[in-house]
Amino acid sequence: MNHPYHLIASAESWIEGEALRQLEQTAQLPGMRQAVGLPDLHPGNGYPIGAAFLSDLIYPALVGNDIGCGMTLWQTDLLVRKFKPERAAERLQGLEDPWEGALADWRADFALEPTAFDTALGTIGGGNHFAEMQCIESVLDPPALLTLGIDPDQALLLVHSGSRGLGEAILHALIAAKGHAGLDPETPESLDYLRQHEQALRWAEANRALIARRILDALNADGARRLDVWHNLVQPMDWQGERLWLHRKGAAPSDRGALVIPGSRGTLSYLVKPCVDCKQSLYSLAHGAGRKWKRGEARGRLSGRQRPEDLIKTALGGRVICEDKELLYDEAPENYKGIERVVGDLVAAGLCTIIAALRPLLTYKVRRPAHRQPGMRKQEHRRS
DNA sequence: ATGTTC
Repeated sequence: MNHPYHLIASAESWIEGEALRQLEQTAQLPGMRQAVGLPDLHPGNGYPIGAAFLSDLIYPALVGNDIGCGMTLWQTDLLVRKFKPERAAERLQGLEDPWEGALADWRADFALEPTAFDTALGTIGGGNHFAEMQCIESVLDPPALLTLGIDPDQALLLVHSGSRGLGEAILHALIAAKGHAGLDPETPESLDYLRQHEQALRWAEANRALIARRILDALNADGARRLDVWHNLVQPMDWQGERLWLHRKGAAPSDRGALVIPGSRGTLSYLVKPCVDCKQSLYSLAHGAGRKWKRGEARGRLSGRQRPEDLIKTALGGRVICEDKELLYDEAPENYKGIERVVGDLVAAGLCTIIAALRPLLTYKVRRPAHRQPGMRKQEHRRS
């Protein structure tokens, strides 16, 4: 049988063949009704990233290990004209260590049960996760910005992170028991997964909020959350009289208000307003620029031209904190497709409009590799 | 993506 799938991308958007194969393959899984690739579509670990899937069954492996991963945007009280990236960088220390505040209160605010992973609450993690201080570059929709409560004179804080070890443990246990098979939504194992998934969503949201809180505290600043969206999750959806399951795999929701579609740390990001009727994209938007190069490729491609010292400053003048060399290369702007094309494709498809463009001032990745203790330098001379 | 890689 052939299940329908389609791609939302203009002819100018380059989509890797492997990503299209994964989209087509995933669309053929039992119970799949529809599959949509967004313009940031790229290959993932068996399933494509930057896609949404509507199904009769629940596919935990499709949601992936980082259940609840997403983006939050905070308005700070720091005036952009007074913000000094170098001074702020000096103040951002120890963000990889367990938070020393009142964890029980924080859990209560987000209705979280204690988990074995709570020492990681308030930590950014690795991969493409980051926290970034930004300013508003240009405003295309002033009323929408005003409605969101964003003052263009004040710096913004964008955080991308997820459920860290918790989501990973939930998926790992599920796969050990059930493999990659789709689950009948009515079964006990489905209900158990959905209960844990719900916890992971809230944990991830709490994590982003705590990351923002820790950064604001370090900068002696205050702030207020303006939005928080998940881009990895599964949720029930009423679809033409049926109850189906919408999986978002690196796909932002179009039905939860305004959101940020981040570029790379060397480009602008876009604050967008989803259009009302996004049925064609399964109520989803791109979640970022999308990788152009696989993880691990960048060092070989870039190290001849760019030294680590070059990579801590970006083309737009932003400062980068990333003391893990591999990650510094792997997340360099060259790894990503052009964000203007991705957002342009969404606008052209009638899925969103642009509220404002955001410019990176300071991007925080990691202070030092968590797996390498001070004094251990065994990987220092490893090639490629 | 991941208290990461025996």
